[in-house]
Amino acid sequence: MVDVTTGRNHGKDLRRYLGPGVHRGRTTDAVTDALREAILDGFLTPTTWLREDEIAAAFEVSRTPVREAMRRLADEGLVVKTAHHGTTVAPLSLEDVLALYVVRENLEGLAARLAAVRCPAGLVERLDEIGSRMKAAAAEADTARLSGLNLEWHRALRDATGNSYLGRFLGQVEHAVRRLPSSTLGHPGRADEVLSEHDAVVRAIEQRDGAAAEQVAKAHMRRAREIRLAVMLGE
Amino acid sequence: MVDVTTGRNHGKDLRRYLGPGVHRGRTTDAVTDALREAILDGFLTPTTWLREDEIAAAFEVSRTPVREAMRRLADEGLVVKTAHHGTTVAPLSLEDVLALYVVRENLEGLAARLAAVRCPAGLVERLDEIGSRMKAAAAEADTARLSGLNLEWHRALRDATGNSYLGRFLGQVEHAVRRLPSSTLGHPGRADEVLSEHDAVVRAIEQRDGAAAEQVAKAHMRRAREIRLAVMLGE
DNA sequence: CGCATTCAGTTTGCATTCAATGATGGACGT
DNA sequence: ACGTCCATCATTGAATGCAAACTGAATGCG
Repeated sequence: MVDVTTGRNHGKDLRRYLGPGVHRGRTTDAVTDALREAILDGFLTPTTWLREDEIAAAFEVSRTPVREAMRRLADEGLVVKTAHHGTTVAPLSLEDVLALYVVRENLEGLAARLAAVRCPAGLVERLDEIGSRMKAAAAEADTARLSGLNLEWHRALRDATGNSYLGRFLGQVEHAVRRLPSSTLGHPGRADEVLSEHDAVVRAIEQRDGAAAEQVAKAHMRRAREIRLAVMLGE
Repeated sequence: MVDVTTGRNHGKDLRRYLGPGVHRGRTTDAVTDALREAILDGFLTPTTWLREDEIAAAFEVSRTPVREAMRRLADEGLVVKTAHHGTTVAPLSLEDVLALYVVRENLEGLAARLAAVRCPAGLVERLDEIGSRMKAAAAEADTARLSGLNLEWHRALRDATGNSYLGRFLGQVEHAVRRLPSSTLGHPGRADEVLSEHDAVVRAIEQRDGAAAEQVAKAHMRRAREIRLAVMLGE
């Protein structure tokens, strides 16, 4: 996908990250999302130089929206800009991963607590519904689908908090986590664990027990971090 | 400062937010910081329309850096863009303030805990030093200086966590809090309270007691929220 | 008289052009 | 042979130009 020798990315392949149609008045947003997806997918790696005119050519747009997109991604911490030379995907060190999970544990715990306290109508049903679809995906060992549903579950939870700041921060955390290579859900036995941990969170929410929801959600994240480290350190 | 009748801002006054010199290769950053300061200062209010060419004229730059700056501020949540019509400063509702303090309580608590656990050399001394300067400012009832030192204290604390994600999120929280009208430090008796609450946090850090540091930091934020609400609701 | 419609004006969105700067590779001196 | 200096180039930074889209008001119709 990426020619490491020259550090150049292949335009044709990159193009598919951008939707096929036109992007009336939303070119910059479309380019931002496309680049972000390419990075989160691992298509663009920290070894790749992202040259503005190359990407503009690949997406068949001008440099302006590409420029703005890269600045936004730089603000998000996904890429690093070097003046007058180029932009690369930001590397993610082991320290960064640890720091990320520490923050994530706290924020997800807070989200679970707030969701339990508010417990908006339909929330428990929605989480359970996603959970049953995850169970089906787990039964088929469809890790990709499972991973997508897992994202959906966590998004549903944070949307239920009704706290826009928390939602924004957890969104940024999600972006960072998705950059990590290969989901932890492929780890043997992890899928079932996740299902039961999610269920514990939902049951606590159902009983409006904020403190319990926070505790089990935090435990869920601590366990996720353990698996993540095991995967990253070669198990 | 702002002509509410026309919704237009006075260029000359806005200009001073941008440093006087040249901004070689950093025009966009300079404009972003200038606009952010103008918003945090309350110079640009939610009733003001931010027109790209007006601001560009006021800063004597082209529309391009202004455009990029506004997009960044929109990502930060400070302004709201309406396609093909304009940009306004985002309003901050009472709900937003409550949501903000909920998240802030958690993040500041986490920061205090991490700082206590790591307790890098010189941290306690630095916090105490800022604290004594705050005491001096409080004695002179210099609320503006006190407020600046308060920011410095909280920044020192979060830098000491060594957690880049936490630092980024607390930075965004700080921006949001600074948008609130008039510091709570002007509230009668609040300055002394803040001093003793800060001191309690530092003493817990000094003893490397993470749990205690977290608790007192969270209590500090809960109290800050109370005062904030009292001020906002007309006391 | 009220409502839909259209048309001009304003403002942003993207493309293109121009300028500045850091990097790269070669020549030269030692 | 190696290090330094300088010219050239590649790349980003900022300015300008042009087209699309949203607003608001004026106008025609029911």
